[in-house]
Amino acid sequence: MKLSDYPRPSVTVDIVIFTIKDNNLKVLLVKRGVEPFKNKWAFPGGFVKIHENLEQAAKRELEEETGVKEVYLEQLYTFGDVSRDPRGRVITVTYFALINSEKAKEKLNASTDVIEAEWFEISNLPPLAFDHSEILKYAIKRLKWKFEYTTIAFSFLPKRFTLTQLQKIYEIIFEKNFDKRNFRKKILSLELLEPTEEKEKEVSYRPPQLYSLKSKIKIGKIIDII
Amino acid sequence: MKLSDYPRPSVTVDIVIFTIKDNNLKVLLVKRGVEPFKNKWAFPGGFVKIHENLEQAAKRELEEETGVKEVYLEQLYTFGDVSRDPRGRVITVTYFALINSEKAKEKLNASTDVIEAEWFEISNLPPLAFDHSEILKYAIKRLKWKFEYTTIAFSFLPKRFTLTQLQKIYEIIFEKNFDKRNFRKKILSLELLEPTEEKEKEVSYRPPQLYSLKSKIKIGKIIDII
DNA sequence: TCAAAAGTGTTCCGAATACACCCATGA
DNA sequence: TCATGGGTGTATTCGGAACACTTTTGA
Repeated sequence: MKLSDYPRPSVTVDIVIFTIKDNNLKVLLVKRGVEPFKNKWAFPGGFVKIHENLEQAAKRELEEETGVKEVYLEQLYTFGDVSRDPRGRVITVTYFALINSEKAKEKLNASTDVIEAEWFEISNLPPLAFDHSEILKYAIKRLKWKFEYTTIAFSFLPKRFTLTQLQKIYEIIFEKNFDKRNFRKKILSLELLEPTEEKEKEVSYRPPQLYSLKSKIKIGKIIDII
Repeated sequence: MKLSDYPRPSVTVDIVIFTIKDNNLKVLLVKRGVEPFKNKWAFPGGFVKIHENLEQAAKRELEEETGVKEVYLEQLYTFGDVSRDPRGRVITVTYFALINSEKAKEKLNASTDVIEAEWFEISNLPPLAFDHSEILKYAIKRLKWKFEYTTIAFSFLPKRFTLTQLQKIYEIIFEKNFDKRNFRKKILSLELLEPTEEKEKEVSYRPPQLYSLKSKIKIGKIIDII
C-alpha cells in the first residue's frame, strides 16, 4: 500500500487564544482578507507545512499573530467533517492557548491573509467563519474543565500575583463569586504557592502579599482546585 | 490562497479498543501484513477516505476489525510528528473505543493488510509499530481519567449487571480494591442505576440483584464517580 | 481621618472512610 | 449443612460552606 494511492485532505491548525483583559474573558480573532469567508472573523491558523510538526505549526501561527512565545498551549480537538470548508476537504487540528494579560497588551501583528486582529469578549462575538463557533464551544468547555482540575489558571497571571488577582480570574471563568476566606484557605492548602519577598507597592491601601507558583509545580498539572 | 498551493500530508485514523476479559484490561492489536513494520503489532486503523468524516472512518475501521457496532467511541488525540511514519508525512487522528466483554467474544475479522487480530493484556504487550506505544500511553491516561469523572465504566458492561461486576471493573482499572459497602453506597447515591425485575439465576449462592443504567443517563456524562 | 482593599478563624454540615456480620441459594 | 458470594449499618474523620470584623496604607 502506497501513500500515493489515496487522495489527501489538506490539514490546517487553528488556535483558540484566550486571555483575560479588563475583567473579561477574551478570545483573539482575525478578520479574513481572502475567500472563503472574506471579511468574516475566524481563529488564527493556517496550513501545516509538510516538514513541520503540528505543535510547531501552532506555535508558529501563534507567534506570527501575537508576537508572543512561551504561552500555555495544548491540542484541543481535530475537526474534519467533509463539508466544513467550501474549498474542499480540510481537516483542522485545533489548539488552545492561554496568555496573560501583560503579554496580551503587546500589539497584534496582522499577518498575510489577514486584515486585522482583535480581542473579543466571549459574550459579545461577531459571527465566525467555517465551523469556528463549534470549535469555540468546545474550547470553552475545555477551559472550564481545566480550571477546575488543573493549575492552568496561573497561565493567565504574571510571575508574581496576589491572591485577589487569582480569585478574580476564577470568578470570571466560573461566572460566580467565591468567599475570600474559603478561597484563600483552599488555594494555600494545595501548597502550590510561595510568598515572595516583596509586597505590591504604591497602592493607597494595605499592600498585598505577592505570591509565585512553586518552581516544581508545572502549569497544567492535574489537581482538584475548586 | 488555493488548497493546491500546499503539499498535503496523508491522514489516517487509528483506534485504541479496550475491553475487559478474564479480569484483565485488554487492547486489540492487529499484526501488520505489509511494510512498513510488517509482522509488527499495531492498532487497527487506516486512511481516511476523502468523502468520509473522521468519526465515520473510525467507525468503519472498528466494525471491519471487530464486527461490532454501537460501542463507546471518542476522539483521543492527533499525532502528526514529521517522522512518525517512514513512508512520508502521515498524520493520524486517534480514537478510543470501549466494548463490553460479551461483544468482545465475537470473532475478530482479519481484514485487508492484516494477518491476524488479537486481544492483548495491557501489562503484557508485544513491541508496537510506529509511535503506537505513545498513543497507548495517552489512551490509558484518558481511560483512567474518564473512569474517575464520567460514566464510561458502563460501556464495559452488558445492559444488566450486578454491582459486584461494576466494582470489579473499577478495581481492574484503578489497580486497587474498594470496600464493598462504601462502593455500593457511593454508586447508588449517584442515582444512575435502577434495579431490574430479575435477579441472576443458576448460581449456587444468593442470587444478586441486576441493575441497569437509567435510560436518561448518557454514557460519558461527566460526574464525579470515585 | 477616611477610603480602599488586605487579611484572618470558627462553626456547621455532608461526604468519605473504616470496619464485620448475616442472608439466600444450589450442591 | 456447607460453601459461596450477596447484601447491609454505624461511628469517625475530613473537607467544604457559611459567615464579619480588624489591619495597613496613601491620600
